[in-house]
Amino acid sequence: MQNSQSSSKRFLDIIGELQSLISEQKIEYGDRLPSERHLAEKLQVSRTAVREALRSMELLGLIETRRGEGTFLSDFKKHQLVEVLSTFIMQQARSIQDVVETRMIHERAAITTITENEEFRMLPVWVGMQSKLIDGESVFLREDMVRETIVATENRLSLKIWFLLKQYSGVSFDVAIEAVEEIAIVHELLDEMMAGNTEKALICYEKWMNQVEGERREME
Amino acid sequence: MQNSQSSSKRFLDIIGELQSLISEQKIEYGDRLPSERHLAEKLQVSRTAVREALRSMELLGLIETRRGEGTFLSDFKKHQLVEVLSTFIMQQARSIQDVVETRMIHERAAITTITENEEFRMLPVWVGMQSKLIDGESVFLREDMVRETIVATENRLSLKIWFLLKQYSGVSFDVAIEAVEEIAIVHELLDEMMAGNTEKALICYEKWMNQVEGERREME
DNA sequence: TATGCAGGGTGGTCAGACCACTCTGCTGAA
DNA sequence: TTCAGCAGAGTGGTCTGACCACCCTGCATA
Repeated sequence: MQNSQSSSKRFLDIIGELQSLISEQKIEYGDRLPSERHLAEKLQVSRTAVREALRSMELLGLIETRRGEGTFLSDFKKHQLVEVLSTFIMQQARSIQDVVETRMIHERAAITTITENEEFRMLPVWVGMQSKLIDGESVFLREDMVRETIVATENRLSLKIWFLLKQYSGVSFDVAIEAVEEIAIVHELLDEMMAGNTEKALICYEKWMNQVEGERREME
Repeated sequence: MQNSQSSSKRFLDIIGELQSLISEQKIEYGDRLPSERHLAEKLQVSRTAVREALRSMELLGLIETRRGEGTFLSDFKKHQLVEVLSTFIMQQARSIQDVVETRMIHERAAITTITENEEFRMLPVWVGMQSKLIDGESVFLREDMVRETIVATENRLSLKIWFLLKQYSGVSFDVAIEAVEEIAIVHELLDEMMAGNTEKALICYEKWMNQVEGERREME
């Protein structure tokens, strides 16, 4: 229990013990963990040390704490990891250009994935979007279009990253697709996607983004 | 300063304030942060609270602490994070799959960018890698190949994200390219890249990754 | 001049206290 | 009997002050 081997950090040990505890007692997502005081006693350390370990895990989104109630094992899907890291990464990102380019990497990848997979191509979403685009009744945002594309690929991590990049890229995505030309481009993009023409779909996408980018420059 | 708005967690606020401090005072990687006691006084919170925030950041590998010396801002290369998270993530097959797929998104994008841009294609790195590959004298790791590709695109953000994903994807990338078949594939990949054949280059890449993945499965 | 020691600063850990909050079960009034 | 309301126990959130182990530096001594 002592730090005989020096190097190992106490709070890391505690995290390890918590992991064992969780698997031993078969604690599942949503279940409650023993209270901080009980854990401290059980692991023979102070409550302070337990808390440091728990806070670390909380930052990662591995657990969730509710005052007055307790500590709960939470679903990994809600991990804050990506958010936290993004702040630091963004600080280092030289230019906004990198952010935009990286965002587009994820968008192109999503389009490609869908176009090259018949199951994804046949999803009813695409047709639904096209009619929404045309009828002009409901509002249809740019980011709706892109988001749905990434959602369809079922890659949650990519979606998460995209969402963050979107916020940093300074492009106005929460804008309705209204202009006739823009509707035409997006409509065609959907057509090509459903037809499975990866190259053409990507060309449409590029055309669309160029237009959006041009718009942004005018704003300045 | 009080938790007037309730919801926000104290230690998250502190992490935020630390981030501000770091950017304001232009603390760079390797530099020392103010001591825990000073931070506590500066932020008007207890040392306990500061420590909880610092331990969280340490788990993420954002900082490094050395007893008797201080706390240092570090590059996220050494994160215990990976081990901790992997234990939790690995149980969710979907998650690890997302990580791998997202990593490959960045890799494919880099290959495409280079192949489609003459300036990048003509870089001397590629030929240099090929000879390194053949002469067999110097060690040439898998991750060297991929990393150089992304480095060449000059997108630092993508590189940073890739770096993180690499470590979570559970693929052995720090392995030398030695097998005859593997050398052949990578060599061909470089050929196609330099020739500007995007499609063929991507096919080579896919072949390579399939092989690597197959290897990983055998290990289990 | 060179050695060695003491002191101050740092992170690491702990015990104990209080606060704010949630839940539960008991009590007393309708 | 029923139900509203309150008290208490349990939980996380925060703080204080203390001590330890360790590192560095500068001063005093050999």
